[in-house]
Amino acid sequence: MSPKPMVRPGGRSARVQESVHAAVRELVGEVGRDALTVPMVATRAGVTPSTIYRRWGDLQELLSDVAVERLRPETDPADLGSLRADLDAWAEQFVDEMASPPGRAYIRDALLGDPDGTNAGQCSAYAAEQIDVMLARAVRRGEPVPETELLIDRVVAPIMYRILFRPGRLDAAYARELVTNAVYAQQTEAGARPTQAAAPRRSKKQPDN
Amino acid sequence: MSPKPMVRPGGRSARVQESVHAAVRELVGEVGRDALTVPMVATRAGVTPSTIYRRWGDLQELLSDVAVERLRPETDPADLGSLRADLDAWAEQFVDEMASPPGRAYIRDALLGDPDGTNAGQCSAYAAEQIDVMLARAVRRGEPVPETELLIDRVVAPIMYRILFRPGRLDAAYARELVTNAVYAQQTEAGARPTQAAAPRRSKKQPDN
DNA sequence: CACCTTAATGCGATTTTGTAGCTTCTAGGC
DNA sequence: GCCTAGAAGCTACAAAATCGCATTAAGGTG
Repeated sequence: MSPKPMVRPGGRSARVQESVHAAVRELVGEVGRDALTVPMVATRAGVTPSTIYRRWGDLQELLSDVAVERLRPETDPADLGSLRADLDAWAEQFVDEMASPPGRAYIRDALLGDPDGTNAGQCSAYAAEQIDVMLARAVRRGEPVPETELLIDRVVAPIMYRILFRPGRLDAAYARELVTNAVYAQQTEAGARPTQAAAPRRSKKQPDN
Repeated sequence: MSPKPMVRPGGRSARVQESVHAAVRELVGEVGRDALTVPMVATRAGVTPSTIYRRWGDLQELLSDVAVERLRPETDPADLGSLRADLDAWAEQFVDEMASPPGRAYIRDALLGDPDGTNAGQCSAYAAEQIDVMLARAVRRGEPVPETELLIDRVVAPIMYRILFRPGRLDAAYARELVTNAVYAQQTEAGARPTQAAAPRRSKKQPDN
């Protein structure tokens, strides 16, 4: 089977895409996101507006693409010697980047022009990957580790919720608090989570009491 | 100082607003949200397009207004005799409504055309109000109660995060699990939350490797 | 209650944006 | 080196958004 013919990621298409993305980044900086128009981007990128309309549909989907690209983490989280330290530092940086005005704008854009949720899913996947890296390291060190899902629910979700629904009320101290509670929970709730249909699974450690 | 002359909420303005909102609701049902246009809404509402452009700016902001109106809870959460039961039932209904296709659409619309976050803040306030009603009842019963903030972080935020970033992965059982863990946390972490500046945070990220 | 003031709407002209049909170009396969 | 088909260019057209000015009617004032 030929793995490529479905789409053409190389050659001219790739150049156009890169050119358009670059034009968006430049113009957002120059005239601001609100003043942006498709014809404007097309001119700067050296393509015709039709091309952009055909490939992206509208300005929102284009901005969504660009936003997701900028939300991709550039490096793995730092290794500070313990899970707790890694998570603290990562969460703090996460808040710094995501809660900043440009960060909020990118998140909104990513969600905005995304009919099928692909881009939003990608954002979530980025965070999960970063967390997995830290958890894998902790496992290698022999530390007990919570599940990725728990950290997403307890750390990532509250941060994103505040960014999207409650401007303000968000700082590094809050991020550390979330990490503290999540790690603490992992130590005490280990067997308490299932809940579900009253399944009395006493397999792992019973939190007793 | 005259407290009203800033804006004119009564009379014709009010009629126009209601008429336009009604037109949006009708047309969304008839032709679908994607086919909606400002001129179309204007015609149905019996106003000129200019009026809509002037008052709402664009279709997104109008849809955002309508969406927030529909996301407003219509009744107080049911009183089932205990905080746990109230929260369970409420969270389940919350997931049902918010995770349904129309619910997701309203949430997206509400966030979408909302430059200053006013509408998003309103959505968050609705949830907080509902929770406060249940907590007040529990206090009256003499039950120990968690803080509103804890429930928002532990129950509302994870649900909304999944709706927005991870289509699928969301059902009533998950909602109950969140409530269980939140209530459980409230019983065990009572004094464990502060945390704050206790951590000996070494200077930020170590470049490592 | 008649009279102002002015926010808000209506209306039409103009500009800008979005779409459609067709032609031209070129990446990828033979 | 040729073919094929996906992607971009180009033009004309349709639809939308914007702007200036006239008109209406809230809400306050005497």
